[in-house]
Amino acid sequence: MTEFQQKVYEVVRGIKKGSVMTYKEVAIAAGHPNAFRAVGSLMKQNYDREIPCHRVIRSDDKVGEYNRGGSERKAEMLREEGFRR
DNA sequence: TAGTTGACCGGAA
DNA sequence: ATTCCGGCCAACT
Repeated sequence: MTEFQQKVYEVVRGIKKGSVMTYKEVAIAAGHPNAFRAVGSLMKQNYDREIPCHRVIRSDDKVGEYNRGGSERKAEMLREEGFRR
């Protein structure tokens, strides 16, 4: 468990309902401004419900992918929480 | 140990 | 505006 990893989890875990962060923002918050790719890698490896990985989206305002085999479900969850588009 | 891949980003065509 | 290309980090083979 690297500090980068635990930091990322901590940040994602702290995302409030109705709020969303981009992978880059999370990477920056974790202290690795250019490790936004690694963030996604960790998310896909992590299946813990304590970590709302569905609150993390791309900088292009695109929802991105999601585990459990359903990027659409992720978009649906976000929409239901109040995130538009 | 080295090479390839991916839930990405930003700039260029 | 959309599509292509290179670059970066961690994990996997």
